[in-house]
Amino acid sequence: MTHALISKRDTMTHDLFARMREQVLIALRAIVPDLPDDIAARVEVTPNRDPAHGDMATNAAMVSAKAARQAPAKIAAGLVTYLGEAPDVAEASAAGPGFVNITLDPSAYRALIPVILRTGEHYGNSTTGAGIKVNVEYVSANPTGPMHIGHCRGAVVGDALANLLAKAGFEVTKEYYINDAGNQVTALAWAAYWRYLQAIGTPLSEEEFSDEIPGGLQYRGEYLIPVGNALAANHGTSLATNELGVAAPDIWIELVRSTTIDMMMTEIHTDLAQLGVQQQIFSSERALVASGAADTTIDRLAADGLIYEGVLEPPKGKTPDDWEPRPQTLFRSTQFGDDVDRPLRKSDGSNTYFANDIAYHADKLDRGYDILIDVLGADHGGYVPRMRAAVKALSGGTKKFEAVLCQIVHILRGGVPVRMSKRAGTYVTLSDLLDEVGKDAVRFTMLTRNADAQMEFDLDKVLATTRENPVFYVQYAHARIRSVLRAAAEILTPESITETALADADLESLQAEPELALMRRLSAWPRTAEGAALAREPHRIAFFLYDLASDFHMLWNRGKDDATLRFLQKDRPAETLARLALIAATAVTIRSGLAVMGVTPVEEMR
RNA sequence: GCGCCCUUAGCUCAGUUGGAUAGAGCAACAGCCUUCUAAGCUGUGGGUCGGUGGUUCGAGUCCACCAGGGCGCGCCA
Repeated sequence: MTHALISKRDTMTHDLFARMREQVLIALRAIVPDLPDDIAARVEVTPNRDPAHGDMATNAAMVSAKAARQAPAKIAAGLVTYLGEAPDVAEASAAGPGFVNITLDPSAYRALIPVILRTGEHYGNSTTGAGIKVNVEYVSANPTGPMHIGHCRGAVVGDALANLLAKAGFEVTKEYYINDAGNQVTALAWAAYWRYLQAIGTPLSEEEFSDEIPGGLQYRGEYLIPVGNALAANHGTSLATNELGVAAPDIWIELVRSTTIDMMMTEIHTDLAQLGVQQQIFSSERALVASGAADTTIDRLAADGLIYEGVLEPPKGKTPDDWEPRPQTLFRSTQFGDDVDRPLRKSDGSNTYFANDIAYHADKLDRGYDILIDVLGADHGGYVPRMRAAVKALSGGTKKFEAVLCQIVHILRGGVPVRMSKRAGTYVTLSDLLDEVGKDAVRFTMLTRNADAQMEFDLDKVLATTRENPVFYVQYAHARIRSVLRAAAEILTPESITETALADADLESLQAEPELALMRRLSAWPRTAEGAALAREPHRIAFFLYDLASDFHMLWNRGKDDATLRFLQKDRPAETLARLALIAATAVTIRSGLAVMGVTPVEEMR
C-alpha cells in the first residue's frame, strides 16, 4: 500500500483547508495565549457556500470568545490582521457574528495542480487513521443460494467504505462471514439431497419427499440441480436406499452439506468477483462452532460475572401464543446499554446464533482490530446494541463496534416495480443484474444514496446517457478530458502532455472564474474524502464527483461560446499546457474518487 | 407497548457533523450546435426544512413532546 508512504507533512500540503487551519491556530494562539486545547479542537476552516464571502471561513473567533473573555469581533479583527500577512492569503475580513473570511491567492490553487498530477490517484489520501486497524465485514450472505439484489447494496457499500477507510490511512481488512452452520444449512442439505435423488431417478414425487423429511422441502430453486448432478456423478446411488429413496441422514448429510456449501460459495465468489468485490478473509461459522469458541467466550464473560441463568419477560405488544417462561443462559448486555439481557443458550442448552456471533467478534478482537464495522441489512438494526454491548464487555471498552445499516433497494424498470418472489423463482439474481447493467453502473448507483435511506434502483435510468444519471455524467467528464488530451497529443507531442510533463507547466494564465471554481473543487477533495471516511458515508464521494463533473462540463462548454476559451489553442502553447494541466488534474481526481467506489473510469464514450 | 431509522421545492435526493441569503437533478418556461463529444451548457420560476416548544452569538442539523412512514422486539439466522 503505497499510500502508507505518504507522510503527514506531505498530506498537509495536499489539503489547503487543513493547512489554513494551522495558520489560523497560530494566529489565534498569538491573540489568546492560554487557549485551551478543547477550544482549539473546535476551530474549523470550511469552504464557503457563497463565493462572495471568499474561499473559506473560520469560526475561530466565535468558539474562543468565551474562553478568551473577549468579544468575537475583537478576536476576529486580530485574526484578520494576522492572516492578512499569511502566505497564500489574498484577503482576510471579518463578517457576520465573528466569522473570518479568507480569500486565497489564486497562486495557492495553481500550486495544487502539480501536486495532484504528481500524487496521482493517491491525491486525497490522509493519515487520519494511521495505526488504527479496522475490520469491515460485509455481504455475509447465507450460502443457501446465489446472491440476489438484496445482498448487492451491502456488498457495494461495504467495499467502498473499506476502500475509503484505507484512503484515510486506516489499516483495513475486508472480511466475509460464512453462515454455514445452523438449521438453514441443514434444510439446504436436504434440498440438495432431493436434487440428488432426482438425478439418480428416484420414484418419489417432490411432495412425497417433502412430507417425509423434517421441516419439509424449503429450497426448491433450480440452482441446486447441478449440486444433485455432481453428487450423483461422484457417488452413484450409494447415498440412497436400494429403492432410490431417502437413506438415513447420518450416512450422507455431512457429505451433502459440505458439497453444497462448497458449490454455493464458489458461485458466490464468482458473483463477488463480477461485482469487483475481493475480500481478504472468509470466516466459517461452522469451523468456529466446531472449535468450541462459543463456550470459551461464554466462559470468558462468566469470569467477569456477566453471565447468569434467568428467565426473560415475554416481549410486549406481541401476542406470545406459545410463550412460556424457561430458564436460559443470559448475558448481562443491559450493563452495556442494551434494553434487555440476551440469551446465549437456548432452553435445551445449545448455543444461540448470538453466542456464536459473539465468539466470532471475540475472534476478530483477538486478531487485533481496534474497530469492528459490520455492514448489515436494516432488518438487523435490533441486533446492533447487543453486539456493541458484547464488544464493549469483551474488550473492557477499549475497542469499538459499529454497524452500517443498509435500507432496502426497490428495483424498478421504467418506473414500474419489478416483482420479486423467491418462491416463484422470479427474484433478480446479482448475476442477472450485472449482466444487464454492468458492474460500474451498479456500484456507482448503489452509492448515490445514504445507506440508511431507502433507494429506488431503476434499471432503465442507470443506463440513461443524460445528466440525470450520475454514473454517465461523471464518466462523460472523464472521457471528455481524455478525448481532449488525445487531441492535444496530435497538436503537441505525446511526451509533452504526460502528467509528469504537465506538472511543470507554467499555470499563470489560469485566472478565469470557471477555472478557479474547478480548482477550488479540486482542493476540497482531501477534506471530502476524509470527512466521508470518518462519517462512514461513502455516498459523499459520488456527490463530490458529480459536482466536480459539473464544474468541468461548465468549463468545457465555454469553448462553445468563445473559441479562444477552448483548452487547445494552436498558437498559444503555454496557455494550452496550463489548461491541459488543469483538466488532467481533474481527471486524476475523478479517478481517485472512482477508485474508492470501485468503478472503472472510461476513456471514451462512443 | 418499547427501541432504532426516516420526513427538506410538484417528483427523486444533497446539505461539508451547529454557521451567513437552505442547494442539485427531473418536470415547466426561455436561450446556446460550421466547433476539443450538444450524451453537453446558460438563465427563470418554484420552500412554514412534518408540527410545537427548548438549548445559544447562531438550529434543516442538538434536546423534549406530538403527527405520519419503515424496520425490529426469548428458545430464527
